[in-house]
Amino acid sequence: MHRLETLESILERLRVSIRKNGLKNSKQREEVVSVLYKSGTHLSPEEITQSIRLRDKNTSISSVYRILNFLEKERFIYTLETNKNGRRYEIAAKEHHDHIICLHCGDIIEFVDPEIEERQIQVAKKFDAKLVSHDMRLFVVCAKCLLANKD
Amino acid sequence: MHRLETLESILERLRVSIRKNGLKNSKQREEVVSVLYKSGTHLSPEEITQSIRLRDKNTSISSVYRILNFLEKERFIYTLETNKNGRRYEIAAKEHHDHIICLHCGDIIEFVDPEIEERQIQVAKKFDAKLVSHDMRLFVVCAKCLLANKD
DNA sequence: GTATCTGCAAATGCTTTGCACACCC
DNA sequence: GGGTGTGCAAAGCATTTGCAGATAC
Repeated sequence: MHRLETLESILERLRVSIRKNGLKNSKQREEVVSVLYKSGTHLSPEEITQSIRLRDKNTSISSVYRILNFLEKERFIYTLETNKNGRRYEIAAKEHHDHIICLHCGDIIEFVDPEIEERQIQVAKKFDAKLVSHDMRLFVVCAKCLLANKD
Repeated sequence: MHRLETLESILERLRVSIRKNGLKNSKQREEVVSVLYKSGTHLSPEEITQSIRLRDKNTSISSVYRILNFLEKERFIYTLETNKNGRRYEIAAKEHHDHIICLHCGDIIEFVDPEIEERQIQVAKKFDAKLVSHDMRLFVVCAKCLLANKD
């Protein structure tokens, strides 16, 4: 999936954002961003923690949760609420997209439909509301599962 | 909000559905449906339990959870995952709609956009997937909150 | 009568928080 | 050096589950 920005550029913005909030940097914060950037997919807090632990044994899931909350607030990452089993996170430096989730195998496909994007803006306008963000998930049985379950 | 069906008709379908699954009816199951139907809005398991308790002191939230899972599986109700604080449920016997959620006051507005509905079908088709359902939430600052916070 | 449903309490699973030590500026 | 971050363990909260008694068919 196409990235809008290099990892180094994101980390630079992260450092600025941390300073601006009167906070201090840490290896773990950069690691979380780095893991999400490199994976390019939707990871759970557990998976992120495991991934960081490959290099740094002493990484706690509680810090990962704290960092994820900070990164989301600062819009470095997006939250995806899957159907069950909690949230997943992905790097924000991807082009905007929505998700198709297979109810059968759990696979996640990304897509964008410009027409839908435009209509969403119109809908918000109709209610005199300011559109901040949206979340659209299509629940499907994917092509692979349809083929595998022809009975 | 316009109902597609009377409460009595839904309860009749519920009884059929229970029989078809080899299960037994219960006062609580009908109560949950009834509360959701009459409220017409999106209630939390806690709120549903409280509402039933007004008439029947001995109603447990665990039964409400069990009943909600059954009702959702049988498509008598829909689940709405709010941003925080768990899920909310609404009766399915309303015309299909999506949700606008105000990030400021939490208000929920319902809407349908036929063009978006159509595009969703096309998107699923493009990926050779069978569209089962969808969930779209527009996160906004609503008109009321925009007015109240002009600063 | 017997299988299912309920209420209660305990368990679960994801997420948050309190605390003491570590680390950044 | 002082404040913020981290790891750990414990707490929180929504949801699920095990069990014994209640209820529907």
